[in-house]
Amino acid sequence: MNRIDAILQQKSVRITPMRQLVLKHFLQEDAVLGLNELEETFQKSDRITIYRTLKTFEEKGIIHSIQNGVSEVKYALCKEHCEEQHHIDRHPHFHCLVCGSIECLESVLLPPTILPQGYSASEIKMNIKGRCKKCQG
Amino acid sequence: MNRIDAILQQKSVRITPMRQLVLKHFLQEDAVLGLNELEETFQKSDRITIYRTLKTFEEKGIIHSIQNGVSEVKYALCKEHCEEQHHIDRHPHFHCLVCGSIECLESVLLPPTILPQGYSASEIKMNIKGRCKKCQG
DNA sequence: CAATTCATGCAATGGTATTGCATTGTTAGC
DNA sequence: GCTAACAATGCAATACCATTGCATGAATTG
Ligand SMILES: [Mn+2]
Ligand SMILES: [Mn+2]
Ligand SMILES: [Zn+2]
Ligand SMILES: [Zn+2]
Repeated sequence: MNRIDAILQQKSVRITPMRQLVLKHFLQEDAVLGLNELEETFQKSDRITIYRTLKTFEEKGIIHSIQNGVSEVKYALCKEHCEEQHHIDRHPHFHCLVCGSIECLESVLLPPTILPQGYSASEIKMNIKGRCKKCQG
Repeated sequence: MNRIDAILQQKSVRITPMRQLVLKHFLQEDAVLGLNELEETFQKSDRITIYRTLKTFEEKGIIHSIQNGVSEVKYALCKEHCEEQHHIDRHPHFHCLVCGSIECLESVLLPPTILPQGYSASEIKMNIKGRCKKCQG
């Protein structure tokens, strides 16, 4: 069994052509992708099916969502060991205001945050806007 | 001059009935509010005018936006000294998954984040989901 | 007061997110 | 293998939310 199918199976996601296609693309590109880009890439495929594939992948812990607050929701592969309904993505997301690129800062660990008494967190997301490495100077 | 007008003037926002109304409401409620809620509150007012009031307030450093990724964009008063085009809100936002409330955790300071070499940040936002104080137990 | 700039109201549009439903494909019990 | 149950897909429709255009009215400035 190839890597694509292995991941799908391990995450309890039924193996279908569409899902193989999308997961393969994420693995190959290792990029942050949104519905529109994927629709462009897979022109023959139905937009809604891609949409539901993304939702399923997110739900099952294969990808995680990134909201930049400007355009549509983006997604990237979970590198850590995420499970169904339980993501443990402890890295911030960077949105370059110059070139528009969005990336996972995998190397940066989210610093521990002390919540006020009585609060408990199940998800913490950090979004950073600024200039990326390529757009500096 | 009253407090409302003083703030508007200090932030270089022309004083109008709509703006007085919205700012007064934010000050009174001290809450996180979205366009829909404000439209409900000011039923006689035009939705678009409220919309543009929020955009203006944000631009001028009177309120800051909060994206929970679920519903519409919410807004809250800037407590720190924000200026036009330059917000310095260094606190996370909490979204309770039980009661749905959204609040500014003013007491929590955003921990310093070390970016990878070559990156520079102009805005950092942290969004936390979980159970709020009221919904614990 | 005249010229200009700004705010408002209403209509229209753009874009993204989400659902309904009929059809097709897949799985699992018999 | 056959059939019932279940899941995925494709297409259409809808629901929201965000944003813009334009005509009108109000305020400001010199
Ligand atoms: Mn990421
Ligand atoms: Mn806040
Ligand atoms: Zn860049
Ligand atoms: Zn709560």
